[in-house]
Amino acid sequence: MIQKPRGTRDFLPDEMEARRNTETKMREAVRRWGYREVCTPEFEDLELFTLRSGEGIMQEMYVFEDKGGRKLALRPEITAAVIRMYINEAKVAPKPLRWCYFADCFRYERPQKGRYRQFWQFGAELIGADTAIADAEVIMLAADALNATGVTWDLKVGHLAFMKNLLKDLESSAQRRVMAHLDKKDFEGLKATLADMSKADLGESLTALVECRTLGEAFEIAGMIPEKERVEQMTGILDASGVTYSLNFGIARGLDYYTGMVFEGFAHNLGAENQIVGGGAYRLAHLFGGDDVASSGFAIGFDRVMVSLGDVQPKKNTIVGIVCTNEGRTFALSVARAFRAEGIRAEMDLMERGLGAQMAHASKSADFAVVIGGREAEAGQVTLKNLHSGEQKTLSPAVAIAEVKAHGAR
RNA sequence: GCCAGGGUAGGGUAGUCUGGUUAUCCUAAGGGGCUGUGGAUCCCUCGACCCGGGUUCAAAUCUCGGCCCUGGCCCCA
Repeated sequence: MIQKPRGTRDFLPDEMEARRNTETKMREAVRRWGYREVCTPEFEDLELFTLRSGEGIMQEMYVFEDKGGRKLALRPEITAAVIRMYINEAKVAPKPLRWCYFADCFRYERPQKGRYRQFWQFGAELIGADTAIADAEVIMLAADALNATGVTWDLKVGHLAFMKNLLKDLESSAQRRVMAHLDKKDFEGLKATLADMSKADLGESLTALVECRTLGEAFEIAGMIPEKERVEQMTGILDASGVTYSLNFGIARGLDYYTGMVFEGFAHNLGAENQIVGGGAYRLAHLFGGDDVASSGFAIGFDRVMVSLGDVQPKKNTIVGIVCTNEGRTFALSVARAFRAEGIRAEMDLMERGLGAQMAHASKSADFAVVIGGREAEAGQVTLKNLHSGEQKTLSPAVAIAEVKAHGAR
């Protein structure tokens, strides 16, 4: 027996319904903010991803060569591709651009709870706006999209300017090492690294910055920063908009391309892999040969949202089982068409079963049975049976459709 | 890449320590009987010991390797 590849999943109809349901909620949330969907290729030039994230990530990518000898990779994320597309196709479009996407990505990693080798990201990118309100919009948008799904989570918002100010005398490679420690809250390692650099005095203020939870404290620790006003404006907008968040200046998210605002979200009921969203303001376009446009965005780990939501029964549409005898079949086919034309799921027997067996089958899956035998066919009527209550009455097809419609989704 | 626990009909289980025809209630599926009104009942069928090597007269069981699953570490663009 052929098994599916490691880290991939099959989705049966019930699960797909639940996934589409959640997906639709997120789509609808961002649509209301004016974000429109884009789509990029499933695979890209390998360089697109190594330019952004370094050669090291090749270990965790699906890399292959096509028949023309091109080095390609299955996309491990979407942001780089969206920015590439912006440079290729939409550089002169009026700013700002509000784009969203829902797409599968691939990473060659050890599967765990909420981590798969093929996984789906729902995200948005805001291109060409470099203001406090733009920063705030991306955060509020992410919060809206996640809250729409019903998942419970915590939002942590930070800004890189504070940490960068403390580290401004360090080489960029040294900065990166320090940031990595802070991102992990690895204060022991931080101490050692700083000692190596003979910058031990930084340890205390860095630790205090990571631990502090108010803007005032952060300014005190990090000193005056040029972005002060922008950060204050952004948090002001968030506060006025009723977004629930906590400040956290230890969020690093890779110093290379994130430039200012950064944020992360964590689901309440997941295991080790509980981050369900990450985002921030970044500059990437210049890496791919474009202008140095300011962008911001986020990506939601869709599969983790689904794990966090657990087994929720998707709303089912009313199903009608058409039950007929041989004499009634021709009329039954036209009645089935009429139900479908009105948007109602109608299923007919395909197994050449007898009336009782058809009933038995319908009662397992459907809400109503529409019985059509010789008598009904002759009279141009149907017998509508409510399979939940057991009531049945003989009606014209149009009235039967109206009754089923009135019943609504269960 | 590392650690722990797992893998037995479509789903759920017992059996593994102590090798000896595997099995089960439930459930699902297919067929039949019956049938102008349903989840019933009766009968039948289908269906698995993750894969491969080793030990053995004999392996679901012991042993080695692999694959996969679950969780954790690492990583997380």
